[in-house]
Amino acid sequence: MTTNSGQTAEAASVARPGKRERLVSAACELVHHQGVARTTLAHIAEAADVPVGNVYYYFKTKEDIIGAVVHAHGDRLESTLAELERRHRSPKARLKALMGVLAERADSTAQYGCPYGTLSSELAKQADGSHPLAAPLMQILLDWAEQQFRAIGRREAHDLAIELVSRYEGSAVLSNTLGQPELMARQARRLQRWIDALPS
Amino acid sequence: MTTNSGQTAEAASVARPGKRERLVSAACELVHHQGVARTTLAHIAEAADVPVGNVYYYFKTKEDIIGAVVHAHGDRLESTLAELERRHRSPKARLKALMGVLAERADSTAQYGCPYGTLSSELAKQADGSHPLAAPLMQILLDWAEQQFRAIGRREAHDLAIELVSRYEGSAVLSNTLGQPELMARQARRLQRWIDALPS
DNA sequence: GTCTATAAAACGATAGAC
DNA sequence: GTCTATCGTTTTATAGAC
Repeated sequence: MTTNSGQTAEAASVARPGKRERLVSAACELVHHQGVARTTLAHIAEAADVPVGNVYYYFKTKEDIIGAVVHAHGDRLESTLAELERRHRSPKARLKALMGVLAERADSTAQYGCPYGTLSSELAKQADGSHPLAAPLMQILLDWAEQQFRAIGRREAHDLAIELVSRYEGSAVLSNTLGQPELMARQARRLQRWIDALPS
Repeated sequence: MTTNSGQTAEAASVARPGKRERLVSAACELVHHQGVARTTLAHIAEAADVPVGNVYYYFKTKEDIIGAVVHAHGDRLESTLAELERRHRSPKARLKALMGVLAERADSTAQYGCPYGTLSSELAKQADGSHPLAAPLMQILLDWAEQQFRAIGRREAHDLAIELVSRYEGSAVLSNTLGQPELMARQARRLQRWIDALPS
């Protein structure tokens, strides 16, 4: 959004995404797999097939790229949640479907952790005074869950949303630490039963 | 344990802990606050009041110091759990007391995250093929909780232990990400009520 | 707009005097 | 055992040619 050429009409011969998009996409994956600290600009540039020095034409600093990564995650998460709303009418079905989506990523989560959680945790340790750059990411998930619980008719929708997201994030930490994908999948199923058993 | 002089009889004038202990202690705090990647050997040495180059007399590599940090956390956690067992007879009281201990650290957790969880998450991203160096740390907590749930007479003690630790770790991630100590404290109280309500 | 070459700083680790 | 000085590498970032 800050600096980009006219990407409206595809100019290149191959229909490959623009360099900026390729950089952000590569950064998303590398940051998820290696963490922010271990991901160098050289890695990102190589993965995106862009010359190293050229990265600074699109992003002024490494922090800017990480910001773009957070933003991209936010967009993807919002579109995922929007699709869940289209696909399922009842709030319970939507929440259970969300658990299903997260369970599908059990293998990736066991290997690299939750993309939002690990990113948030790492960014929270950066430059003490800094703002929690990744907080909005977690807030999207919390707000959506709270909205569903409220639609069920629960007064403590806020607490329930925190409990749901907590249990998911905690399962991701454990699953990742112990290297056990089944742990995440199993907890997701327990959460689905928990949602089912909620008095509506 | 690897390399140390005769620390049995205090030789120094002031009764200050040995250099190795000071280094590990400083590393524990700095790693918790800044993460492994951002904590440099220079930081650790300065905080421990030990000359930079001298660190390598006590630890062959930075990875070795992190290993010592994990080990120190493990020792401290085990002694905390042992004290909980001495102080409380019933398993439910022990589990609730553990939640109390964790709730007391809400401020620190909101600022820096759970010491075990954030360390585990960061180490899980290091050198893909490497073993989960911090897994034993989480396992200590899981095993102890499972033991308590089994003493209550619950068959699904394993699942309950995972749920308990998951909810704690998840609350820590959220509390840290959003910068809200009350979130952690509130979830700890919810967990205490959950333990109370368990059929025994 | 795109890319190469390189500056500048930070960090882990070592050599060797005391 | 203790400490200083420093090497070699990595990494962010910039200058400037095309």
